[in-house]
Amino acid sequence: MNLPASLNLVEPLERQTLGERAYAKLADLLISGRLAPGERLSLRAAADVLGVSIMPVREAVSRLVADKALEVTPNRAVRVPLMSAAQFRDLTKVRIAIEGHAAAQAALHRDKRDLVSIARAEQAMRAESELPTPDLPRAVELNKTFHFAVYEAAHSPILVEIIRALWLKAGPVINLDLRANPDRLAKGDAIKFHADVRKAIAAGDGVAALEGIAADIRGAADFILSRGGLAG
Amino acid sequence: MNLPASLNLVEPLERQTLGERAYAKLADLLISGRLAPGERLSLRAAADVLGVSIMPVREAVSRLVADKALEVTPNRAVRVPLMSAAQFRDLTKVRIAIEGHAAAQAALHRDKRDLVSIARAEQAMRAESELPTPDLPRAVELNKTFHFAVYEAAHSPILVEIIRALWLKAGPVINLDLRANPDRLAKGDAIKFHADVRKAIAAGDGVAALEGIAADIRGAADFILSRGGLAG
DNA sequence: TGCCGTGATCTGTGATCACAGTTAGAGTTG
DNA sequence: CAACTCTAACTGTGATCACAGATCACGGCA
Repeated sequence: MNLPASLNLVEPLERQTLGERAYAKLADLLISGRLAPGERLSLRAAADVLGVSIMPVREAVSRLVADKALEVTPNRAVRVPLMSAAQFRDLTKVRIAIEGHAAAQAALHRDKRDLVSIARAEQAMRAESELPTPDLPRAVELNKTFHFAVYEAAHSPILVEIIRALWLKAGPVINLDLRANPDRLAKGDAIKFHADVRKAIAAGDGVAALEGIAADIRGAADFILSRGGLAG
Repeated sequence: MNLPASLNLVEPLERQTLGERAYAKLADLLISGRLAPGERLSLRAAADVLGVSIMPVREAVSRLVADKALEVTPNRAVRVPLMSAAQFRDLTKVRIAIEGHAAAQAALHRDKRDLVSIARAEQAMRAESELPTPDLPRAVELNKTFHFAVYEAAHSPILVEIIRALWLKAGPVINLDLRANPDRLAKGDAIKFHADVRKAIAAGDGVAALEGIAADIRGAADFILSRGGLAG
């Protein structure tokens, strides 16, 4: 095998199946809260929108059902699960435990590049939220970017994957709400907690990083619960 | 709606799709370590064995791929992922953090019924392991029963689900090894740790429960790592 | 006017077919 | 006898069809 040296640099192009792309699309809709709890999803309709047959959609949906990010009711209908207040509290507790742990690990294991991407993500979100009329969908996206910059800094792929699955469940509840209520963003709590987290991680203070993330998650959750819009 | 009173007792019969049954079968094979890392799995062959078409198998496999309990290589082959020592260490760290947390929560929130099922599971596994020639597959199953009796006592469905996904990944490595090496079971470490965990949970001592689970997980992991059979 | 049966239309599930890409092994060549 | 080539069988992916069950709106009966 004699190849031109330049070919050594090419990385094998990742083949993405239609199923994976459909999964990515649907997962994004869920995390960003554009699919509301209780909303139904038709395989055929989704396939039409995506311009493919229902097969790739079936695969994507069956993955999301496995993650409990979607559910198929006994009546054969796929929908975003309705979450009771009790379930939401459970989810919030688990998120605080796991995402807090990840933040603490990040404070212990972060390297320079992590600090850069965390700082950049924090700055981007603060800039957006301080605009006179922030773009809410964009703010949701930037919030996600910041959090995952933190979690990536823990250097534990498995942990990140678990947290991604948690966000898939929490997204419809949390981000749907945020889209509808700019107030929470304007209040600026998240911005403050994010700054605390960034400083703690930079300082290598695991406990403070954990507490910052916990406060951020708990703040959003309390806000949702206080509005009382969840199922019985 | 006037119905005979006796009809009030009937519970809606759960419909289980073939896909779900296929998933359960394959997941069991993985958790119990009957599918070894690197082993390939053909959709059509599996479908033949299960006596169905490949469609239900496809759904089951795509779920397991989403969980990273299986992977499909760039060459279009489904197999149990090979785990490097580094990945296994990461998995072990995450398991200790999350399963330890669950055990601690169990110590704080357990009720009487939890204590009964934990005690029963512990007793069953000790009995099996103290036999002159323990049935290893059965011991693997009883070990799983004990651990999940503990985790269920945390009363957090989401946490249990996350741990189940972790076991799906760890099963092939840990339990394949245990099947091949009775030594570890004979050594009796697990039995001792299980007793510690049970006592800690009964006493409501979260820290001790966490440490017991951590010791159990770490003990098995160290054993595996010392044998050096993992991929580079 | 209120209720119930009924059928058209939709749902997800499962099977089957088609296809491009891979693998393995037999056959051939040096 | 080793290495190469080519082909036949097999891989997962995607599309299409078939089907049982659920939904909902329309129409007829009380």
